[in-house]
Amino acid sequence: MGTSIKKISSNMEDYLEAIALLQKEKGIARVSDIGRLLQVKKPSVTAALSTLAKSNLILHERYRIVELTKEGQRIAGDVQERHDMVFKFLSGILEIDEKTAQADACKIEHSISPITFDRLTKFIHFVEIGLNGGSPQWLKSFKHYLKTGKRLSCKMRQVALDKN
Amino acid sequence: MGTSIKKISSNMEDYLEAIALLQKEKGIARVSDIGRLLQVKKPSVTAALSTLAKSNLILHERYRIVELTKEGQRIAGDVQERHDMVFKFLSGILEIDEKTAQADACKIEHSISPITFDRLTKFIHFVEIGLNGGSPQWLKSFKHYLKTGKRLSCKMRQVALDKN
DNA sequence: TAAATATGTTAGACTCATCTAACATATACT
DNA sequence: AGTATATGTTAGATGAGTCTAACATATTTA
Repeated sequence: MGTSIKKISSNMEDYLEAIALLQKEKGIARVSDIGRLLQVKKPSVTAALSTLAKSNLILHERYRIVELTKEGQRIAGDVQERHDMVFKFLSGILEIDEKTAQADACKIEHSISPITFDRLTKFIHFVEIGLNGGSPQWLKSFKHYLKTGKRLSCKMRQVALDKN
Repeated sequence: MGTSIKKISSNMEDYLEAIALLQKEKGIARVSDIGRLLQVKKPSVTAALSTLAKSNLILHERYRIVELTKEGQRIAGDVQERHDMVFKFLSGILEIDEKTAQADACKIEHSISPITFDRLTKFIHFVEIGLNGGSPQWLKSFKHYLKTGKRLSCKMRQVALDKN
């Protein structure tokens, strides 16, 4: 089998993610753009690419643009999915501001197991469906709790939630 | 001020956490025990301790046991709190098995911002209080959804949830 | 097309965290 | 007390990831 199953570091995941993003946004991924995106200098990118190429996750000829292999795409996609799910949870449920949520998601995306990803996905799905297609009552109640520090009693609910 | 505000690495956070745990569990923290706990060899521990001592997070004399400074205690406590909160969320809400939840929490504990910690805390508090002291209906409903893949209609609820 | 500019690479150094092998100190036991 | 065993440290190497300075190639443009 061509696919050696060795674990890849968080940093390398970041590079793959950046490459995928650039390909999607600009069509191609170049060393400088990767560096700009990840806030590292070009030689660091070159070094990383060399590592990724050895692991058959990218294709890269000297002085040329970078391409993801099938396996590279797969990993980049997985990381993206984890990122998006965590971000959705942080911003959509915990009501964390976008910047912070993105920053945290960028780190947490490297730390969650397949099981946790699966459950988080289901949780978000559960919330999104809600009771009748809208966001469920309890979530509204939680968001009110975040704003006021107070739970709503049953009767208060209808009233208070209209402002939201 | 004696307190220099430099950021500490995930690894150093782990060492502080381990030291705090050992102090709590066994009264004292020794190099070997720290190594055993973190799965690293003794010289790695010695090296780490030297770093932590330079940052005034621990007190350590050659060949003696390790003590946390005030600041060291504070950081260790923060990491612990983050760990516990994440673990609670993963195991108590997402129903992830203990081993996986612990493993994930051990990584995520280094990645969440104060804001996220705050919101997660409030979320768990919100859930724990529930509607009437018990766990809220929606959580039971979510857990049922995890088991069966199906949402409960309003009428199904009482029936199905008794088995749980 | 030839020079100017943008982009990419190499070489070499640094930090962090780890290891093994060899050595030093402390503790426990007879 | 003096030796055997636990425990801790030093020295030196390694690997990952980063940097700067200098160089090489490609691309743009006059």
